[in-house]
Amino acid sequence: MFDQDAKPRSSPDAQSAGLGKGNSKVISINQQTMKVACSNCNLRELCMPLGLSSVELDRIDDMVASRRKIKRGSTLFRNGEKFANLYAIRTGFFKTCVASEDGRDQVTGFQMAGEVIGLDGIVNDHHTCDAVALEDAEVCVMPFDRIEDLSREINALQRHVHKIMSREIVRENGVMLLLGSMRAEERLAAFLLNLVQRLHARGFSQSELVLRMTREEIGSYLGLKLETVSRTFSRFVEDGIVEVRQRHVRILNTDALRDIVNPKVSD
Amino acid sequence: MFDQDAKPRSSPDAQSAGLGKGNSKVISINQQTMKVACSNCNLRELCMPLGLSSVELDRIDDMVASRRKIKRGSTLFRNGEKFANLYAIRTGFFKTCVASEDGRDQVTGFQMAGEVIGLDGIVNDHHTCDAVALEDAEVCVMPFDRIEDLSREINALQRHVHKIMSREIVRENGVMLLLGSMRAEERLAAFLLNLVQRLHARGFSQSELVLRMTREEIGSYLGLKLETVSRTFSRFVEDGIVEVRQRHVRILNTDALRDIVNPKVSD
DNA sequence: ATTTTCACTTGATTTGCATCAAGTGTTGCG
DNA sequence: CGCAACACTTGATGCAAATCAAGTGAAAAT
Repeated sequence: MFDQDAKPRSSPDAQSAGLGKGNSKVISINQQTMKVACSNCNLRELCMPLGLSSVELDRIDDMVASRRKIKRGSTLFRNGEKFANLYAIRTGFFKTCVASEDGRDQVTGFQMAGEVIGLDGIVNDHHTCDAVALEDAEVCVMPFDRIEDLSREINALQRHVHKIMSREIVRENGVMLLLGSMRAEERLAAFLLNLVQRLHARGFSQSELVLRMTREEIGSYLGLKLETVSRTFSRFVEDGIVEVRQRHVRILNTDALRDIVNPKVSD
Repeated sequence: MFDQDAKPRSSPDAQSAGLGKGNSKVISINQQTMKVACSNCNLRELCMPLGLSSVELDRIDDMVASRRKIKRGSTLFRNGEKFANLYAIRTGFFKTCVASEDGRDQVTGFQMAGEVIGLDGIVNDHHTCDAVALEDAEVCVMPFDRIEDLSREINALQRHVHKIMSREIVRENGVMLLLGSMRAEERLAAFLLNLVQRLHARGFSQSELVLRMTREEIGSYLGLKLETVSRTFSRFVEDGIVEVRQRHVRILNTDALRDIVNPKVSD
């Protein structure tokens, strides 16, 4: 029963694409002919144009210099590379990871359509992490000086850029809480809830998702070894909280996951 | 031998104040009479004015609406409070911490003179963490809409605000690496090196520091229990890497700390 | 079709840190 | 001064997750 249901409801692989609902038009149009423009992008409710008036929306169309396709497994940018652009993800799924000198590395985040990556590069004019596509992807390339120019003129854009950066800071605060004080079950539950919530905001199911990353990558993000991730999944399955078939996950009991993340004290 | 040397080289408690060197003038002047202005602030090489020309410097003087003193143990802002200002720390030492619903909390950072706090509040117009003074402190209150107004006019300020936010993102990436993949010794070594490096940038010793936080707060930041922090300090002392007397720490072997953080593989 | 590779699962064992517990040193207060 | 509160240290014990190891299943390569 997984086979027909595990897929998101729009197109076969739509979870990785822009939006789950209302994007049939976009998919049917040849992407080459589509204008590189925020104003007719179906991600505008999630991405850079958020909160802009239609007049402003027209003005930021030339913020996107170009589009770029990234093959699964290759990098959008790498630690040490010169910083020049922010990237808005149109389709696909990325991970960002930092490495210590002795070769350990740590996944610092997973990013999906409508999210912006590259913010790490601003401070030193060089990127300090790698962004790797976990599946074939396409991004909008936004030269940062163009963003700065435009956000001086469009207050709503300026505010939005600030919010995007602040959101990333707050997200990382949450990950620090997770890494610093949660046990394996709590971490994985929080991870699943977060993923499914973000997918839901993009029109996908609240209860089903396809993991785009390996157990090892999940483990790296959560500060766990892949075996622990696997075992924790198995325990959730045993307890009837989720169904797992490879990377297809169906959440059977969202409240149970919530209770795991925020254990109720009964005294 | 600790008693006379453990103190920073300028004034008795200067580590908590603005800068270690060259601030005798500031301390001797009655603070009430001092103009609230970045242009004559001795922290301008570290704080908001960084990278501004003298003309620009004059223009941002009214970015600071006021100063505010915070007593040790009280909060500058709290989770849930309306966001309105960023704060530049003039003197003193802060921690920021987030709490989960069930009451666990996690120190997300320690901030010292010249650093800016409050960035977490931008995204939702409410703060999502607490900022607590670890000793009597004074901050410059900078209304965020004033920052936005000014940074539309002064490119260097706009750039600087972006850099401050990006720096925080990169810092948190580093903490995630620490929490996700390092052992207790590595975490504490990295913590000490980071603290002493930031203090050094403010004119203090490269090898001596006074901890402004408890073992428990260090532990929370590093994802360890206070007993583990204490034991790890003891091990460093045994190994002759540091001297510790309560909150006074002298680093005897910086390279050893570096080696602990980045263990050399010998194969 | 067969082999190789990779992702994942599961079991046995080890270990680093947490927890529980008892104590010392320091600071502040009536 | 003596007492209480707090921060810290140190020891004994327990446990969650890491490590080591073997095997399964799916996908890619030959």
